[in-house]
Order: sequence, then C-alpha cells, then structure tokens
Amino acid sequence: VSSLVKAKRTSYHHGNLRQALLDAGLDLLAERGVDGFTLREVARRAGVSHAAPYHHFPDRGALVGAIVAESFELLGSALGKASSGAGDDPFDRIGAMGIAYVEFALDHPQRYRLMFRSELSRSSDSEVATDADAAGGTAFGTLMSAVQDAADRGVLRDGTDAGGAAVAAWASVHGLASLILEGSIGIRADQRDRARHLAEHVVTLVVDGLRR
Amino acid sequence: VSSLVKAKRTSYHHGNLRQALLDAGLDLLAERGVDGFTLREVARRAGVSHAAPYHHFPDRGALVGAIVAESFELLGSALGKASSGAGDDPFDRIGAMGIAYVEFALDHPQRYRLMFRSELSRSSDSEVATDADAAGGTAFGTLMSAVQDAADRGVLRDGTDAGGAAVAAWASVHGLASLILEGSIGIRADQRDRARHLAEHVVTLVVDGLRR
DNA sequence: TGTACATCAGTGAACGCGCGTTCACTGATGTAC
DNA sequence: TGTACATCAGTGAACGCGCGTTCACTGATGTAC
Repeated sequence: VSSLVKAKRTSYHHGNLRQALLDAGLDLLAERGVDGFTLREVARRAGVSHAAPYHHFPDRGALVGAIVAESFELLGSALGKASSGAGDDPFDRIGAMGIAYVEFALDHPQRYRLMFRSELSRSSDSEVATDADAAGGTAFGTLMSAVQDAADRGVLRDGTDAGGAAVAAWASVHGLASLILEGSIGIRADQRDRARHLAEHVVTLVVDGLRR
Repeated sequence: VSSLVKAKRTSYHHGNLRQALLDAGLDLLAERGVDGFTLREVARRAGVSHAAPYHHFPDRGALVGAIVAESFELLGSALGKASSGAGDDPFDRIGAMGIAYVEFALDHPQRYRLMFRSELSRSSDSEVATDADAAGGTAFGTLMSAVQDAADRGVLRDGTDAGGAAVAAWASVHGLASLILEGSIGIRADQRDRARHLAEHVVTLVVDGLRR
C-alpha cells in the first residue's frame, strides 16, 4: 500500500485520490498517532498538493470521519466473524466477540483511538458523522443480537434486561482496551499474551455475570 | 473560584500563581475541553503574561500533569469515601466504588478525559508523570484491596485471581464512563438517571460475575 | 474526425492564526551585616 | 535602622512553526454537434 501511495504519478490527475487519502491517513495515524494527524501531512503522503484534498472532502473533519466509518466497518466485520465462528451458544458468541473486540483494538491502536475521539471527526458536512454512527451501530447490533438471543432462550440471569446487558458487556471490553492502550495497566504493546489473558478474564467475568 | 482568578492583582507579584494556574486550567478545561487547553490561555485567565507560568512549570505538559495528579487524588478520595461508606461486605464496597467511579466521570467530564489522555501530560520533567501515576495507583489500590478482601474471605468465584478481577472491574466502569462521555451511547449530560441506571447495571453484572 | 466548451481535479501562493518557548529585562522581596 | 546584594517572579517582544482554509489559476478529460 505505502509504495503505491508514495509512487510518483505520471499523469496530472491522480485517478483515485480519495482512496489514496484514506490510505495515507491511516499510515500517518499508525506512524504519528492521532495528534500528528494533519490534512497537510496526509496530502504530502499522497503525493499531492495540500489543497487537493478539498476536492474530495469538504474539510479535515470529513476525512477523519471517513476513516472512522471505515474503521467501524472493519470492527463490525471482525465481530461478525468472531460471532459466527463461535457456534450456537449465545454466551460463546458474546465471549468470542469480546475477545475479538480487544484484539481489534490491539491490532489497530491508532484507528481505535481515532474512533473514540468523536470531536476529531466533527465536520461541517453532517453526512460524514452519520456514516460513522451507522457503522458503529451495526457493530453494536451484532453484539446486541447475541444478547437478545440469550434472553429469548431464557438463559439470561433473572432481572437482566438485554439492552443494558449488551451495553455493560461492550463497556467492559471497551474499558479494558482503553486502559491497555493508554498504558494505565502496565502492559506494553508486545505483551500480547498478558493482554489476551486479561481479555479472557474480563469476558469470563461478564459472561458469568450474565448467565442465569 | 473564577472571580478570584479573574480579579485584578494589585501587586506585581501574584502571590499564589501556581495554584491559580491549576484553577484556571481547570476552568478552561471545563469551558473549552481538552483541545482548547493551551498554556497561553491558562496564563490569560490567571491574569498573567504568557511567559509567567514557566516560573512554576517547566513546560506545558507539566501543568497538565499537575492537574491530572490532582484529579487522580480527587478520584481516589471519592472511591475511598464510597468504599468506607458501604459497610463491611467487600462486594458492597466494590459496587459502591463502581458507582462512585462513573459519577466522578460525569461530574468532572473534562478532568476525566484529561486523565486518560496520557500524551498530554508528557513533560520533559519526569517527576510530573510520576505524581500522576502514584495518585492513579492509590486510587486503583482502594479497589484492589476490596477485591483482595473478598478473596481472603473465600467469597470470590472459583478460579478468579484477585488482580485480574480488580482490573476487570475497573475496566468495566471505565468503559461505561468513556462511552457515555464520548456520546457513543445515546445519553446526554442531563440524563443522569439513565446514566446512573446503566452504572448500576454494569456494577451488578461485575459483582455477579465475581461472587462465588 | 474535429472542434468548442463545460467540467473536473489538480497547483501554488497567500492569509491569518495561535501556539510553545526563549530571552533580556525589571520590579519586588528577603537576608546578611 | 539602613544598605548592599542575591534571588524570586513577573513582563513583553520576538522566533519559528505548521496549521486549515481560500483563491485564482491551469491542465486534463468528457461530451455535444
């Protein structure tokens, strides 16, 4: 990808600048983090003048928003894959999604950080925010439906409402991912085993809490 | 506080600029958020030239770090209060701390956001980071000791290790607080009841998961 | 096939901005004798 | 009590920076006839 992005164009027109900007933005994000993310640097990496992006995105926030939307779609598909690979039991599915959620955050830390810094994707173009919201909603929906399934089968702990339970489950893995990425727990990026172990711990806790 | 901060000085020397900067920083944070937080604006609000803060903090990150440390102390004492007010049962104490944690985040959203944006408090003066870390450690310690207490009494679910359980409990409420503050769950700042209800849901889930 | 023209997608200069930090300075305060 | 002096805690000008955005422009491409 990067080699393509950095390749010199031969023609005046880029051909697929919109996608190139998204790719370059992602590279930049991975390299410099959220705070190093500027429109001008993205343009530089895409090999284009700093004004060119304005033909594809109304403003900086819209570019960020597009990356966020793309990221939520990625997360959603990771969760979907985890869920469908986990068999029939809803708790197994919930657990698999929880692990997949944390792994997604560890695999794409900058993407993840960007996804939950909503102020960065605020744009004058309101459509962008909607795209991201929709993708986020889809991802959450996958979790929600597994919880609902458990409720329908009557295996949810008494007095647990499905919506609240889904939020609680999401919150738990989201919190763990955030704490790990922020370095609040003493876990470095290379200690995947410890992270995974903790994720399993959290997921077990949640599932034990939900199970009848 | 603001009126004091904005009051004109009569003397050349400020008297207590260090604290005034911390207070002004907090006001600014509440008003403009993390991204509007600049050294120059803090100085402006403290009624002092923009170079004056350098006599009290080596750089911008150090000021932020001091506010973060102060905030973790505040959180720690809120947790301590919740814990000791909840009686003898360790699960009651854990639950009370969970609720208090989320309430702290809702009461001090900007402070909370700042606390978990560690890159902002990175300073050339390493002592600052240490202060914040220590205060954070103390806060976590309060939770940890309640979990350890449960373990000692043998009321923890079989196979649960206390350290992992404490991290998991923390992650759960941290995740909920983050999701609410980011607006990822459809809860507005004024809907305290719904937030509180969700917090109780998460806490119940965690405690049910921990209990033997 | 050629031509006129509209539209698309680039360029590069410029604007205005506010930032963090440094510097030489100066007024105020405290201390030693 | 006075005086010399060191130190502390301010000031304001300046530096260099990179940013987001706008603008008039131009080269390339597509389309109608």
